[in-house]
Amino acid sequence: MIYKVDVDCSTGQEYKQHNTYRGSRHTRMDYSYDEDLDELCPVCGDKVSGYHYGLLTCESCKGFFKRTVQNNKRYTCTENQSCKIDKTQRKRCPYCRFQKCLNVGMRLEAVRADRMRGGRNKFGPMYKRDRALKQQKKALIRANGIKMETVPQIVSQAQSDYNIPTNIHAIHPVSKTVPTNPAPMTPVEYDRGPYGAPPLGMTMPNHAPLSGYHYSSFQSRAIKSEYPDHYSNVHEPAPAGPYVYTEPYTNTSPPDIPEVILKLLQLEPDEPQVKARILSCLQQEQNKSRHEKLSMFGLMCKMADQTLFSIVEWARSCIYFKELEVSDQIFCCRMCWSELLVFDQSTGKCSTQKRTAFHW
DNA sequence: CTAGCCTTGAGT
DNA sequence: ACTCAAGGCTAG
Ligand SMILES: [Zn+2]
Ligand SMILES: [Zn+2]
Repeated sequence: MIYKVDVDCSTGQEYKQHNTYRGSRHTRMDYSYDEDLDELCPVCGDKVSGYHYGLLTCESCKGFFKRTVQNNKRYTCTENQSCKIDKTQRKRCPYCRFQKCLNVGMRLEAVRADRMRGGRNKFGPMYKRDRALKQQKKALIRANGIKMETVPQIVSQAQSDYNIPTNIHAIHPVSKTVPTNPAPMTPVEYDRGPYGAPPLGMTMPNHAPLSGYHYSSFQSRAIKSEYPDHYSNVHEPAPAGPYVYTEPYTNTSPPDIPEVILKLLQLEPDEPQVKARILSCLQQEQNKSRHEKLSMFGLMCKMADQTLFSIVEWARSCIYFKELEVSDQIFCCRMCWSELLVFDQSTGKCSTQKRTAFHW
């Protein structure tokens, strides 16, 4: 059997490890994604050991999440359900810890009901894209010479303002004018049919899904649930029709998704293609001017232009987000796994926010 | 219960 | 054959 010698940095002690183990940060060997391991667990801040149930987390939170879901554990918080969770305190309140797990985007569906071991699940491609997105982001930041504090801080940077003056990305000089679009749209779309809850979809405004373990039924059209959702119940007075599983990337998508995006979803074109398509669409939207009511897509275009994210990156993101939502003054969409990109129509500012509730 | 270490196994 | 995320095991 093959072992490799590893060294504990703090003690200097040498010890052997099976060559496939990488739960510890000391063992970066045999793990192709070195960058992953530089990140911190979004739940407790400990070192990440890989993707677990949807995102990069530490080994202990992985285990905690697994135990909780597998055994359908219910915890209660003796405080205000807002306990700080960090490496040293994570044991103190499992309720808040689990809550945080959900909040940052850990997926119940990734815990297998049948307990089958090994293999690969449907999340694989998602992890891959997440890595790509992170790389892009990093590259973009580097290219623009933007210093966003330290990278790991992004998540904890609640409300950091990305109210950028201008040309962060030379893609397009656009009207800084904020679309004074009234039309408060009701989030009706989310209650309809099979598309009620898009995978990696838009988050709802703060008043949406409540707290607690509520986990609105999430029969993703992209990823089959691997676990019956014990955590869902409440409402759901049965959607209009019976749920029909539709393949994620088909043309039967809901009408609200811009055509460009649909095409992107189908084709996964290469970078220049994406760029060209998005650019033309952006220009179209921008030529529409103030009179016409801006479409959701138009809004996103304007918004994208005011953020750090390039149009291309934004388009890629849309593929994740799938759907957008406008509610009252606030326009938000889910960025990466735990950030919200918020667009406030009244002030015209974009900012990132940490997600505050589990929204699906 | 926790969390570190270990085994699995579909996808590549 | 290899990868790596999922489940299992078990001291403490
Ligand atoms: Zn953690
Ligand atoms: Zn608590």
